[in-house]
Amino acid sequence: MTANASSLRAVTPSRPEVAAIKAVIHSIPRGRVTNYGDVANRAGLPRRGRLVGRILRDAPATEHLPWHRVIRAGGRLAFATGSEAYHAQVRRLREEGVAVVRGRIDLLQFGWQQDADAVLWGPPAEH
DNA sequence: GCCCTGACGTGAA
DNA sequence: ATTCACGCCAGGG
Repeated sequence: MTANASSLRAVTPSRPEVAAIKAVIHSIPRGRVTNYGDVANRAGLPRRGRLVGRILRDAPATEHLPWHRVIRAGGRLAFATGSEAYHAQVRRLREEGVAVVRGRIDLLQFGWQQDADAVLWGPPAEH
C-alpha cells in the first residue's frame, strides 16, 4: 500500500531483520539446538546475537517460536541454572530428545549442523 | 542526549 | 574453568 511507513514503524517491530531472525528460529529442526550468534548469522546479521535474544524475550507465545532450541555459544543454556526459565527449557529439550547435562548440551550430537549423525556414525558405505 | 542494562559473542588474562 | 574488557545495538530511566 502507499501509506507512509513512518506511522507504522513506531508500533510495528516487524522490520525485515526481525522477520528473518524469526524465520531462522522456526527452521531449527526438532531435536537440534543452535546459538544466538548462529541464528543471527543465518539471518544475514552477523554480530547481532543480542537482537536475537531480545526478539525471543519479546516474542508473544502466539508465534510459537521454538525458543528452547536457541542456547548460548559453547552449548550452555542462557538462563541461570535453577531458574524457572531454565527448567522450562530443559523440559522442552528433553521432550524432543536433547540431553542436557549440568546446563550443557553436546553440540557434536545435538548442534544444528548439516549431519552431525552422519559425521558420528559415518557413511554406511565402507568395507 | 547520556548512562546502564541485556535470553550474546569472542578473545585475553 | 572464571573473570574482564570490548564490540554491538535497542530500550528504558
